[in-house]
Amino acid sequence: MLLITQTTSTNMWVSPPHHSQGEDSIRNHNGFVSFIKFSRISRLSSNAYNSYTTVLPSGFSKQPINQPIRDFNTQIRKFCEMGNLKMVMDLVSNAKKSELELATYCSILQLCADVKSLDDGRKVHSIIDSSDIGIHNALGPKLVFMYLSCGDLTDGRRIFDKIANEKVFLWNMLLNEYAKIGNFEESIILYEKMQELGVEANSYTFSCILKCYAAKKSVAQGERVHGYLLRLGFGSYNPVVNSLISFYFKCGRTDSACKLFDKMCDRDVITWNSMISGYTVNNLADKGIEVFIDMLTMGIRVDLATIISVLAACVNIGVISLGRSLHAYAIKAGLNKEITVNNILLDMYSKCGDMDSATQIFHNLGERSVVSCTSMIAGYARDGLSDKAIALFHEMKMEGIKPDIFSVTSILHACACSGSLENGKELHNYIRANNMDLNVPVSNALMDMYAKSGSMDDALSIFSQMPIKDTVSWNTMIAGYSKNSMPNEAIHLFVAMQQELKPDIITVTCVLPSCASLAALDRGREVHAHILRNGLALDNHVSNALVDMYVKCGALVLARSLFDKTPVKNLVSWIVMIAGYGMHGFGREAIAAFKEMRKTGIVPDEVSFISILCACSHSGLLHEGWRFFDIMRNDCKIEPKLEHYACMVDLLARSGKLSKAYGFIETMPIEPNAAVWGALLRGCRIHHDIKLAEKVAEHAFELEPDNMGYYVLLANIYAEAQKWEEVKELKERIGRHSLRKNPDCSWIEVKGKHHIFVDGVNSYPQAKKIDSLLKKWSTKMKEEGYFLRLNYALTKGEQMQKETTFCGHTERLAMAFGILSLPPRKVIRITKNLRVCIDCHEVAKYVSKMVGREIVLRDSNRFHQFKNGSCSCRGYW
DNA sequence: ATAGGGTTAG
Repeated sequence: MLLITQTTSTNMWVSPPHHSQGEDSIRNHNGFVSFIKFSRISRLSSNAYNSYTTVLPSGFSKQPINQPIRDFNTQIRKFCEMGNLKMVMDLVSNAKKSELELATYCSILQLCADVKSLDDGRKVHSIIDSSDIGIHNALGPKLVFMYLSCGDLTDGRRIFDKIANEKVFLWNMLLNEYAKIGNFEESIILYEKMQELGVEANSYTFSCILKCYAAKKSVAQGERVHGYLLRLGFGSYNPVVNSLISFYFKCGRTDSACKLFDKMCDRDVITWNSMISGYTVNNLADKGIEVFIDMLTMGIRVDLATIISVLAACVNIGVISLGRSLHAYAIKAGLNKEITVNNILLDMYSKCGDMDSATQIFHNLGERSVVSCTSMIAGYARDGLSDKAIALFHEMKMEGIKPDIFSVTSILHACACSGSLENGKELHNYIRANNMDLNVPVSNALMDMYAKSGSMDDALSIFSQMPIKDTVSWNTMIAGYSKNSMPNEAIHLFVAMQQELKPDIITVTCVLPSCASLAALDRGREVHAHILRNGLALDNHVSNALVDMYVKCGALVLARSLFDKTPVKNLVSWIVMIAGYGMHGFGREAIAAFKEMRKTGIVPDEVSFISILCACSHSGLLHEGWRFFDIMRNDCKIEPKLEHYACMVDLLARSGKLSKAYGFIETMPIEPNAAVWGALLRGCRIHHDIKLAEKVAEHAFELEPDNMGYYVLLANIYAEAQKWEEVKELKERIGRHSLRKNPDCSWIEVKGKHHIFVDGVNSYPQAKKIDSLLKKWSTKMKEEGYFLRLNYALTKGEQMQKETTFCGHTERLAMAFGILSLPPRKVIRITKNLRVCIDCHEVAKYVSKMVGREIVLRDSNRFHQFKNGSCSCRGYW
């Protein structure tokens, strides 16, 4: 009775724990307790009764005006109690709208919610809408409840916003639904709105809002909730304190979590379990296992979640032995029939690489759940067995197991790995049809699938339609653009992201290759600054990507000093540095680095040999190249690939050993590709061997008939030998193919902005100034006796110029633009999409001397550093 | 009627 009197006090509903129990007790006084406890149908009846009694004026129900209508409503409610929705719907659809009472609608909606029948719920809603009963009564909240229970958050919210709401229950439910789909922001906004409106939060609210703040890593806000709930007296109510513990763990505040745990006097099994899983997510799984041992020694009841948490700890440490003993423990404890235990055991084995044990558990399962199937699918996907994953997905659907967001993301991952766009698109339809596309991880997985299948347009359309994006969403798009050679888009998105979210380790490692590919040094420096500000530099992937970026932006010294600071150098770190030296023409340094790497005990792989052989070829180190080729084959037992052969052919051909190179190609155990022949063809150009060039070129043409580069090369070889008739014939031959060549373009970064010069586009910034500067150079160069092949070609015929060299000379425009725009003494850094043209190379040499500036040009093959009239490539390009 | 720990995903 004390409880009843308390109901008059407004404070009563916020002071736990007695309160939640109090609510039940009050209902118990209504005499429903035994029904509530024992049957779902009784629960339905109690709900119907509650609505019925609350809405009708007292006395009204006992004096029906119209007996048939009364009986009709009673009949429908009877079927509701029995859970016979089909019968209910039949009666409803045959009824006149005016015959249905409020309480009847409430019962039907409750039943729809209970059996999660959205279709019927919608039908009832439309009947309500077309009647004049209105929703500004008990029906409004009931409708919201129905929609939310049936998983239709959109419609639930729409009605929620229409009706006045001071009932905390509905707010909590809405908060939870948003949290479930990962829209924590909306939950937080709703929570703030609750406070504005004076809707007082209860323990349910706090549990949910703490989960949201944990997900957003909003430590300060969570701490504020902590203070608030203490003031309201929830400080020793287990559901709330347990929520606080997991909040602190999820935010990485292990200390705060432990402090709460230590102070608790009435820990329950959930508290203990929270400690074990909390330690695990903070990569302190060993401490979690200690907690488990404490539990055992203190004789605390262990439950299913405990075993599962400890197994998760095992997965985290990767100690399969401990997992196996827990497996044995679970069998002894009779828990091996529990599907959840089997699921995590299955997952543990699959994550620890023991797919056989995983499969064995899977096949011995009495009953498969969506989780078991998903674990297997994920395991198959991890092993690259996409077909098996997809087959299992269809199999589970056939078995009647409804895929959830986890299975859908897993299977999308499998599609992404195998690039099976068709399966992926089919899944996309399934996801739309099942309203899963509001879920953030699902959308992320979809974007990833499209990105990995090369369809960035589809990925973008999902991305731009996502109301909520998390870090993974942005990272997926940025990575997609980077990997699909759309560096501008990647960088653009990286910039946009910073308005919304903080880039993490993944973001920076994804965007750095884009900076590298554009040679966007200023942008790369900004990313570097972000890395330093946020302490991301210690990560190995990050530091390797940074070194690579600086290398490819031409800042080799900076790259080396960063490389030296990398605390743990792995194989990739070394490869980046060796390749870096190589493309800058520092063959000796590359070799030194290679030796250094071997001294540290790192075993080179085939990629490291590509980088060292390329380094040798860029520096013309023939003997050294051969030595590495032998080491690779004989010492490291690595079978050479096409890339290795191409390097060797390049080395031989450049040094004039053309016939040896030809013989080398003929004895290759694998079929040579166009690149291998192309290397020899370039050698033929250097050494003016037209006869061999013609023979070699035919191989290249045959293997890559659409590649313009090889025709251009041969045309230039003819032009340089003044064989104009052959040039003409070749031109005719080219004309028969419908070849499209990448337009020649060069770009330069000035104050963080890219200025691009494209062949054939005659409008560019400062055009007049650039043209007159180029003219000035040309005159002066002639005076000083520079010999330009371009001019030579021109004397034979005005029209020959472009057709023979096939160069738009855009690098020359960029060079002039740089000198006009950059402050004195600043290095002119130009990037070009094709190989540099011979004449522009000459111009650059000359300009570097004349204006006393250093010019760094990165072409599609390597770096050229022009200084005081000479180039670092020494002709090796 | 909604919540706190545990399995599956990006």
